[in-house]
Amino acid sequence: MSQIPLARRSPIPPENCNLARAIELIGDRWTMLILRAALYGVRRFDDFQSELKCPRTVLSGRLKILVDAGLLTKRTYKVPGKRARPEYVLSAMGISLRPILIGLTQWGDVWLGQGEPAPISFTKAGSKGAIRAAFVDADGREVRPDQIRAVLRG
Amino acid sequence: MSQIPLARRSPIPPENCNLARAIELIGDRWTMLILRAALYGVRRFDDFQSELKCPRTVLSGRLKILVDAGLLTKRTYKVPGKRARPEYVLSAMGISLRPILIGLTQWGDVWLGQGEPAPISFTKAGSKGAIRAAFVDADGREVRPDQIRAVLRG
DNA sequence: CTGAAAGGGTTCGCTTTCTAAATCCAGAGG
DNA sequence: CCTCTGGATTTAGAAAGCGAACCCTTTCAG
Repeated sequence: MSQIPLARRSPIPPENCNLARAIELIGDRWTMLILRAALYGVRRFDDFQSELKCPRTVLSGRLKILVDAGLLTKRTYKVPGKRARPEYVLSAMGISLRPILIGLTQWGDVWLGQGEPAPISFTKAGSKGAIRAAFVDADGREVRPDQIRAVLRG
Repeated sequence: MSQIPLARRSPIPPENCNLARAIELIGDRWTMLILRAALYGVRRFDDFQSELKCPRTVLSGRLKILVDAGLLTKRTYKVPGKRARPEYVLSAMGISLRPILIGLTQWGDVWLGQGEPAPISFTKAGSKGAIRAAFVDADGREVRPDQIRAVLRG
């Protein structure tokens, strides 16, 4: 359980850090719950609302932020015989968050699962064994956590 | 860019979902920024405060939550000639979030980097090429995002 | 031709949380 | 005993969250 060495400050000032920027953008309870639902296929305002049980004001505000940031695309759908309505679908930018949220799911399974088996697991298409979040080198081979080194630019 | 099929609700009710639980716990701007700093080695109250520039009330509240949840361990350190003081170090539970935050860093590098090269990158100890967050099967071989399948229990 | 329904919001007050600044507190050094 | 320092709590005003009610448009039912 290698310990992280003491530092008085982070090596990158937060205002210049892409992790900090990502946190400013999506590091919010409702925003993350919206993305969770969206990755499960939810697209419509009322579906988000009944899934999240959040105030409609908050929902419409967060959807606007996510559309402006490019994570969601607002487009129109039409069920025949019904009027056209907007729906919010994940863009490539949004979909690329999927591995992170799956990783967080598995972290939750381990630490917050209250002893129960995970209600959802992930496999490779066509095979059976579970997959997990990890690091790989350029050749797609796993790198163990203790072998990871951070390199600052410059 | 395979699209996620439409769903009216998520397959797992949020109150029973470990991802939703993880989001409730750490899905908060300041909480995530604290974890970011902690993963860079910050441990002390005033260091967190000058790193984050957040109100001290918020900081002490969030630290309490993280200690209670088991992500941080509060212990005492003592510099000779100074009085003993508490420091907040990551537990195994906290350290195991590292792959997720590194993954989020790399997501931010791609989508929020404003065209500049990433200020921090990650390599395997002893080699040069960059590593990246990904999924692997039981044998440590990479599984591409489009090959990931979710399996519900029961 | 009305009337109601459904989806997607906005408006309105109230409560909670955030924030900044000031204050407190304990122990070490002078 | 006085001050300094790190780790907080208190306080009061600003911002955000919240639930309920309302609005708007189209479509279907009578």
